[in-house]
Amino acid sequence: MLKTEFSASIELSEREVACNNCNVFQLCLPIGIGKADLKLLDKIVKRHRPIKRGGYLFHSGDPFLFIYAVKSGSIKTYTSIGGETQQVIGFQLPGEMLGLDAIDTGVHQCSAKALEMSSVCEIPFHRLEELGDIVSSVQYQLMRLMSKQILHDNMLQVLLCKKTAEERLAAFLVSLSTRFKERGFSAIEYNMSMSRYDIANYLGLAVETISRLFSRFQEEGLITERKKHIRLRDLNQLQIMAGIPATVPNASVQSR
Amino acid sequence: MLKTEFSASIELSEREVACNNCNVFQLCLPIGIGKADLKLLDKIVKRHRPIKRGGYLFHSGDPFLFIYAVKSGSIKTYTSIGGETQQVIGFQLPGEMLGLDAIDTGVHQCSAKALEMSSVCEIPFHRLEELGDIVSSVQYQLMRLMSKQILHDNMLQVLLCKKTAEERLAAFLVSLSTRFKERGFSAIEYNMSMSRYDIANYLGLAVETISRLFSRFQEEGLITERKKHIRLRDLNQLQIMAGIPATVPNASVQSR
DNA sequence: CGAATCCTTGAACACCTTCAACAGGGGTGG
DNA sequence: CCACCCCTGTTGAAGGTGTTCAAGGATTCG
Repeated sequence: MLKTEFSASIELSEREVACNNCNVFQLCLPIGIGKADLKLLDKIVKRHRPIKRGGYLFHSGDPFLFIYAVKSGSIKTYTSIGGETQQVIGFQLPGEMLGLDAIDTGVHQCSAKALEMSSVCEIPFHRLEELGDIVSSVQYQLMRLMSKQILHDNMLQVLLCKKTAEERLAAFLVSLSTRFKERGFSAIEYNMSMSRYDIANYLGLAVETISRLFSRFQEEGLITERKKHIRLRDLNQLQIMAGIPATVPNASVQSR
Repeated sequence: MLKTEFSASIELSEREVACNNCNVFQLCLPIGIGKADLKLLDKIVKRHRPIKRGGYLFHSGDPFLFIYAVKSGSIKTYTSIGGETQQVIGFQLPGEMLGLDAIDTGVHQCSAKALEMSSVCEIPFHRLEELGDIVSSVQYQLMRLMSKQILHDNMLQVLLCKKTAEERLAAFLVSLSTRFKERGFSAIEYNMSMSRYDIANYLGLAVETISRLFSRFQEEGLITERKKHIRLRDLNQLQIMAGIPATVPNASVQSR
């Protein structure tokens, strides 16, 4: 059994691929970690077998053992509140992490469910300490990811406090667009694996409202949709509706 | 004109106190750090001089250099969106940290303003690396704090998505109660340093709605209020209104 | 092929917002 | 020290955005 240093065997053993050959490498945990150290990290990262649509990664209440990174597909996380109703906390695309909210309590506070066939890496949180010298840089990277998460949550707070239904949906579509683009996919055309119910729930609206908005966006020529495939015909207009300052020269925003 | 800088009637000792003598020690960064290591941490932590009501800790756009911990008083953080309007992101009480959302970008994304005379510790983020052996445990502690923050944000998301105005205000009052209790203060009686405007903004409601609710809560005997001092006359009822499962037997939080 | 779930559209309603007017209070300047 | 004024807070009435209720159509999956 040879540890592949090539990117050749992508197709056959997708779930065996090492971090440095992973196609979301530059978005995931190992950024900024040296090659030698990466091999150590590789050793403790476990490649989960693909999860079917509807399958669970973990449930609310489960003990917190792993941090998860999405390799392909998409996941939704949600909490159950008061028995029946649930609240969708977020949607995770390839290169995004799950479970960070459980570090403090040691117990998962959300459930994570696959929206489509997905593959996921499992990183045993407490074995990160075994990494010795690199523990510090991995932890630093983790902190950056968590910081990004907090920032995202703050923007969501603005969205839920200040924006109308129309603005929320526009912002949601643009957010997906941006994230897909970062992952090397098209920014104006993608598959939406989440249902109207999930979107409505996530955005704090009723399903009917979301449905009406999709219809209206389509009438207005902003989008075209067939089945789960969506095309943003006027991304610029959607960005404006979402309240995103047009083509921001993001100049000084950078960390080092 | 010299009168304006007249602020130094605070006991000097208060802002010189070391971490292990701080009265929010058990809520702050140094938990779980050994005594010897604590001295190292103490060395790099700078005790900020007290900030007057309305004073700023940092502004949105400032470079990220420090993490801040509130020692006394209270701070609000907010982002400015589209020029005029702002969004209150949160209120920080003693023992709570600020600036964690800037780790990723290296630039503060919020402004932090004192709601009353407050004192604050300044922790130079990049000098945490100097801590050598303990860097790992400090970083772990930081991750726990950030994890807690993320969890809090998720609960806020539920609040903003699912709760009515009444439930939101009840939850807000109960949240303050809980946090004051954790800090050794009364759970049913405290000073609210934030204005109705800030509360409304934070909860995604109009000021008028908040004002009406306060009046109604008072009519119904749930609270009594005089100036900024509030007394929760029926904490239990408020908790129920907030949707908090009464007297939580937190033992076995099972999944389903 | 049938059942369950998801999605759509219409109409009535509710909660909260907006607009408006006024009361109180704390800080500043005369 | 008092008057003034801005800011905060209160209360009422009208109005709007999104919800709820209802019913029917579309899609998926065993």
